[in-house]
Amino acid sequence: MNKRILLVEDEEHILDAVKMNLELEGYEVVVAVDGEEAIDQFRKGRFNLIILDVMIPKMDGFTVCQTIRLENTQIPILFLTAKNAAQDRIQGLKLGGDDYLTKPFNLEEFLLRVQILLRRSDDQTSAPKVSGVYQFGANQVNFSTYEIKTYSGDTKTITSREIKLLKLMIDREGEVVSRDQILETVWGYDVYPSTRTIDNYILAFRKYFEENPKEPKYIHSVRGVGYKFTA
Amino acid sequence: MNKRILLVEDEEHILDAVKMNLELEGYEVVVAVDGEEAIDQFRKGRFNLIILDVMIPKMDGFTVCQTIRLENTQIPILFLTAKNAAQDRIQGLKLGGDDYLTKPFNLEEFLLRVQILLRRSDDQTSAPKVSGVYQFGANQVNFSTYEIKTYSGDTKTITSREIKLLKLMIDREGEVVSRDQILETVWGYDVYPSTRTIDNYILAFRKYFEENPKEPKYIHSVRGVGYKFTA
DNA sequence: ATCGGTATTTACGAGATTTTGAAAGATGGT
DNA sequence: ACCATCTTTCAAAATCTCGTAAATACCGAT
Repeated sequence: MNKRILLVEDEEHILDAVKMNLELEGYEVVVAVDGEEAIDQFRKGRFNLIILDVMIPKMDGFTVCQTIRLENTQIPILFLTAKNAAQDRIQGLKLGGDDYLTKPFNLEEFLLRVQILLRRSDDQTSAPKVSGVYQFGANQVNFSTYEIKTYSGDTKTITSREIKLLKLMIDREGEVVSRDQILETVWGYDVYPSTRTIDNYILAFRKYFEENPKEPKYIHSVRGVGYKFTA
Repeated sequence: MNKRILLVEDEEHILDAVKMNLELEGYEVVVAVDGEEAIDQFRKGRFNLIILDVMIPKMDGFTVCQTIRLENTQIPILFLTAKNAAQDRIQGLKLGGDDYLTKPFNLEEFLLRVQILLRRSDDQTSAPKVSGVYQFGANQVNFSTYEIKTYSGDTKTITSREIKLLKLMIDREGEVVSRDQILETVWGYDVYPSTRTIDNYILAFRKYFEENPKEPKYIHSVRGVGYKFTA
């Protein structure tokens, strides 16, 4: 089920750009160009996030926010504004906004903040079971139950250390993670097992997930540096 | 029940000021002055929010964040930093941060953002799914009378602590509930009974509900983490 | 103070996980 | 082709965690 976003913005070129980028991320976007339309749309559709420009015609963003909050205290609201005055930011947050960005904003940061705000509605709506499952190829990892399903169809519970390392690698998909980083992140600053230990885990992962462990498709070694996961 | 905040900051005067202000707002504040201490405290105490300076000794804030995220994806993390570089902000958000503030920050805005991040932990706690009578297999639990009916047909009244734990596990059906979570929810964050204590409750449950306690069908152990209930 | 029940801790063996060392296999540079 | 270095593999050893039952602590009611 797609995330639905209500985007309220009157400047056309910004509207288009933002809409397009959100849609590229796979969100469903409904737009409104002034405060009154925003309220209408809010009442009509059910949204997971509202992105609200402060300076819009007919009814300013703060008022829109306040109105919405009378009817719904849950839905996250992200403010956009041209000004960078602290007083403005505070005003927005006080009236029930959840986050704030100043135009012109960095696109990547914007999308990240959207994603973060949407995480919340994840937690509420979908069962926790679904939220922690990751798939690649014919393999599957369930981070909340610690179960994996291998390409051969077996189901197996793996240990917490395995889960942690796997998560780190998958989080950093496509990047090389150095052994030192792995040790620091998965084992901690005060524990220094030999690097053999890591190898053993990699070995195990390859047995679980690779049809041909000698020619890994997912878990690659990068000589002299560390390991890299690719889906 | 007070909100607990872990504050990680090495500059003493900022630390003092922030700590005081948070306490004035009624939060319980635990401080750490470097990355290693932060991880230690995170593991020890149970927190509703982590405020994390990026530039701290021994292990930078980003690494701390990543380490924490491997163990807990729920808890909100607010980054503080001196720099205002977008790249830094993005880095923080990518690694699992929830919000970002640049020093020097406006106190009021800071407190508001803290409040917003804490709203989330409110929502979670208040979601009791199971009430009344719950059945699984040939077993039955009556949460209002504290009576259980076992597979063998016996009826038994169990204690309030048992009911609480049972409810937690059943509410989280299919998920692994960590020992820490169990302690926090069933015992409270300021009580630290030994971890054997939990085992004994599990032991009792298995005797009640499992035909063959050695090979549990409902109450599974997940080594190194906790327990999982499946119907 | 004693009793009855509940809650927690202790102690330890069995079993699972993690670490290590050593040897074999790869790799890349010269 | 050779060397030095890094990676893979394996199985033994070290370590850690859990399950269990019995012992102890706690608490309210008599």
